[in-house]
Amino acid sequence: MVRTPLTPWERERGERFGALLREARGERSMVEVAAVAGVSAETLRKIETGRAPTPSFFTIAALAFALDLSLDELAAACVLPEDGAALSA
Amino acid sequence: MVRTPLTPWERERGERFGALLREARGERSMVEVAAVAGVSAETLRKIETGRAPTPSFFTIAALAFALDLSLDELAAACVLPEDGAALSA
DNA sequence: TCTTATACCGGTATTTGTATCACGGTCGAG
DNA sequence: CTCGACCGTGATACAAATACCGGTATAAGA
Repeated sequence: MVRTPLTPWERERGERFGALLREARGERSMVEVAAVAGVSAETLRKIETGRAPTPSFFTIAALAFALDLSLDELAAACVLPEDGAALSA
Repeated sequence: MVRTPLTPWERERGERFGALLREARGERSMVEVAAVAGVSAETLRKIETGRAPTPSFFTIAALAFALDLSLDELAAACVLPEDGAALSA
């Protein structure tokens, strides 16, 4: 294997990540936010549902901008669970 | 075409992005930083050289963590140039 | 009822990210 | 000079991200 087929943990992280985005979207429609972010609605849906667990940085940056989210907080919210325990001292 | 082959602008943005990372890396070696971030050195190199203009969010998050960078600042530094003028009010 | 809008889902096509392999360059030691 | 170690690089292989298409379900309104 050459690419590390995405561990289950990464997929779970993707789901949590998507949930955060969905929460932040609130009332607004997918099409609305996707258009503002400059991505397709399908892509946004896949990210929100966790079917695209590791989206590109700039895609997320655009979405975060469209949703008025902090990338740092977003990342922290997904890394906190158990990764921090392993990495940090 | 279904995937939008990355516009020249996106590639330039990738180069700027990579340059920022390389600058932030400073004295440290690629292998060092890559190991801390949990990615392969080759991947880091591609990102720094701009050959991977749109890396995954979590890869960047890990690198930013390894380099003590702010994701928000990182994103802002790459979006500022001319994109901000078009998007922001 | 019918239409419209939104969200979800499956499949498909293309491009890209990431990792491994193998090579060349540099530096210090022997 | 040869060896080993480290760094950076190019080529290659595979998995995934993004986008488009069609179809389905639900809810609101005419």
